[in-house]
Amino acid sequence: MGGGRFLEQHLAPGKCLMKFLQEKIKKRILALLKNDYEIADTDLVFSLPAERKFGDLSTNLAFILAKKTKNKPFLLAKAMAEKLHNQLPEIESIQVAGGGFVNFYLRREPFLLYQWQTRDRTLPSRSEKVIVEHTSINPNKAAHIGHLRNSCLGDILARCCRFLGYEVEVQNYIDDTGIQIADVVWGLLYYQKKNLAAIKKISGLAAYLWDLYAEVNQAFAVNEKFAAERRDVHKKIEEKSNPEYQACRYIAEQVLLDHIRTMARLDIQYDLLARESDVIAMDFFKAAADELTARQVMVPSQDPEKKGCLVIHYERENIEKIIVRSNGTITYVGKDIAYNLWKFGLLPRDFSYRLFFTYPDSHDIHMTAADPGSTVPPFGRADKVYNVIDVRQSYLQSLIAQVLQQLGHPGPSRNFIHFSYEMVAMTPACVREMGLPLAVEEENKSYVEVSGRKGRAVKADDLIDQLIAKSGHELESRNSGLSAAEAEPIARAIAVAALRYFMVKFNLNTVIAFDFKEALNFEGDSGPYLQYTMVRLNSILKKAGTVGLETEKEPGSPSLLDDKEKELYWEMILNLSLLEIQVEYALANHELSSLATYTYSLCQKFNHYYHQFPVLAEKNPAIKNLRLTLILLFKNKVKKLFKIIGIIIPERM
RNA sequence: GCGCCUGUAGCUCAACGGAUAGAGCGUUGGCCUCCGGAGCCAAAGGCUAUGGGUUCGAAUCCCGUCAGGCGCGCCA
Repeated sequence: MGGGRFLEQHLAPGKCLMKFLQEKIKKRILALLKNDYEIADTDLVFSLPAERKFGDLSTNLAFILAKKTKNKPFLLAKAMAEKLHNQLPEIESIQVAGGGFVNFYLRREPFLLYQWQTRDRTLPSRSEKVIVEHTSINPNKAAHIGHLRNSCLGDILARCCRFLGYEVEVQNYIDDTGIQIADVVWGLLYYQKKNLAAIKKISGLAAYLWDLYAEVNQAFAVNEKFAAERRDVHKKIEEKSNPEYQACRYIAEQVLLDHIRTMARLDIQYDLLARESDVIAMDFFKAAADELTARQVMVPSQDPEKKGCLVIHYERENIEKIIVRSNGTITYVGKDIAYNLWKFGLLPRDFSYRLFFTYPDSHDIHMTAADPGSTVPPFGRADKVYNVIDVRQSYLQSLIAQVLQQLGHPGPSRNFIHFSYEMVAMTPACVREMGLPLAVEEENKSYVEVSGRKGRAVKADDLIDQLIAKSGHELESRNSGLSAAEAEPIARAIAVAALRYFMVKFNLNTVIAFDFKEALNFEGDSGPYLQYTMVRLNSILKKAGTVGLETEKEPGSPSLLDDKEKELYWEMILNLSLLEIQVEYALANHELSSLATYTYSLCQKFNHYYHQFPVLAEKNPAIKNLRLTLILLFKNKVKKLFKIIGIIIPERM
C-alpha cells in the first residue's frame, strides 16, 4: 500500500496537509527540472482545477516556460510530465491537458488516511501580534446596519488571525470628545431641559438618542440660535465645565455600554476601549508632534487661508491636510496619527488602564485612562495593525501610512492596513417601507446612503430583534412542543448566523443596498442553510451512535465505492483539505467573503452527497464506515469555519 | 477639476490571467412509504456596459468612451 511510508514522510507537526503536500511536490519538481529549464520559484503555482477530470492539482508552468523559451507549451508540458513520471510518491498519475496544463492526480487512499489522522491538529502559534481596530462608533446614538458591517467584518478578521495562530488584540476607538456628542448633550440639557438625574432615568439611552439626534439636527438646520448654543456646549465640554461635561461623560459611557451589549448579542467582543479623551489627556500628540516637526513632515502652512496651521503634505493627491488648527487644537487626523503610532509601540508613552466590563464568559474589556491605573496586560506594541474603517476614510488612512514611512518606520508603514470596505446603503423601497422621508431626487436611485443625522437607517438592535422574531416563528412552525426556554437560544443562534453571514458574504468593495427581504433570508445562500446542514448531520451521527468511532476507526478504502460515489467522496475530501489554505487566502487578499463562499460550497456538496448516499440504511459495514468518517471529517473542518464566521450550531432547528 | 471604486442571468451577488462564466432569489416542472422539505433534483435565463490593445489564453491587465458611487472641511 505504501500508506505508512507516505505518512512517515509527511507527518510534520502543525502543518496543513494540502499545503505541506504542495510545498513538497513543488520542491521536488524544481529539483528535477531546474537543470533543464530556467525556473523561478514563483513560476510554479498550484491550483485546484475546476473539474476533477483535470486532476487534483494543476500547474500552468509550461505556459510560463513557453513564453521564456519560445517553445510550444504542450510539448514542454509533455516533456515535464515525462520527466516527473514515477518521481513523486504522492502522485498517482500525471496528465497533460488543455494545451499545456500539467495535471496531477493524488494517491487518494493515503491522502484520506492522513487527513483523517491529523484532523484535530491546530496551527502552531506565531510570535507576531496583531491589533484589529473595529466598531469605533460615536457614542451619541444607537448602532445601525452600517456599523454592523464594520463590527462583523472586524470580528471575523480577528477570528481569522487567531485561527492562523497570531496573538490578537481587538480595540474599539471611542470618540468621546467630538461635536456629535455635543449635539445630544445640547438636546438633552437645553432642548429637552433635562438635568443629569433625569437623564439617568432614561433606559435604553442609545435608542432614545437615536431619535433625539435626528431631531436636534433638524433644529440646528432651521434655527441659528440653537446651532450657536450647541457650539457653546461643545466648548464647555472641552473646558470640563459642568453640567455639560458631566452629562457628556455619562452619555458617552452609557451609550458605549449599549453598543457593547448590542455587539455581544452577536458574539462580538473587545479587549480594549481606547478613548479619544485619554489620547488628548495623555498628550500623545505632543510626543508625535516633536518627531513630525523634527523630520519636517509637519510644517507651517504657506497657504494664506491656513495661516497659523500646521499641515502635512499628502503626496498622492498633492494637497495639504491640516493637523494643528490656527487656534492650536488638534484635528482628528492628528490624534489618529498619534494613536496609530502608539499601536505599533512607536510613541515614548502609554495609557493607564482600568477594567471596564466583564462578559458572562469572564472575558474582560479594559478602558484607557489618563490617571495612573492598575497594571494590566500590555496593550499595543503590535507587529501588524488592521483598521476596519469604511472606504470613505481611505485618504486619511493612507495619509497615516505615508506619515509612518516619513518618520522612518517602513515596517509599520507596510504593516499598517486599512481594512477598507464599502458602505451599507438602503434601497429607496426599504426607506419607504420604514416610513422614513425620501428626497425626490433619491426616488429612482438604486440605493441611498444611510444617515444617523437623518435617522435614516435600521438600528442594529431592531434588526436583531426582527431576525430573532422570524427565527422564532420558523421554529414554531417546524417544531411542535418546543418550550419557550428551549426555543429562545436557538432563535438567537439562527438570527446571529443569518446576520453575520449576510454581512460577510459580499466582497468588501461591494455596496450593500440593504433590503429586509435579503437580510432576513434563511434559505439558500444564508447562515441558517449552513446551520441546517450541520444540524441534520448531527442528527445522523446521533442516530448512528458513533460514540467511540471517532478515535478508533479509520475510513477504510474508498475503492469499495461505486464510481459515482467514489468521485463525489473524493471531491469532498479534497475540498475539505483546503481549509487552512482558504483562511490564509482570505486574510492575505482581504477577502473574507471567500470564506463564506467556501463554507457554503462545502455544505452544498455535502447536502448533494448525503441525499444520494444514505448512511444509516447502508448494509455494507465498510461502506457505512466510509460515509460516517466522511461526515465526521466534514463536521471537524466545517466547525472550524463556523467558529471563524461566528456561527453557532443549534441542537435542532 | 483631482483621487479612489464599480458596471456580469429579470433581481442580489460569485468567479488566484486558465479549461464549458457560477450561486441564491424569482420563474417552470419534479422529490417526504424520509438519515428532519430552512432540504434535494431538473429546466429556462449571458456578445461579462462599450470600442480598441497586450497574451498561448481576458469578466479579470492596459488605453479610450458611456453610465453610476465615494472622497477631496481650521467636522470626526
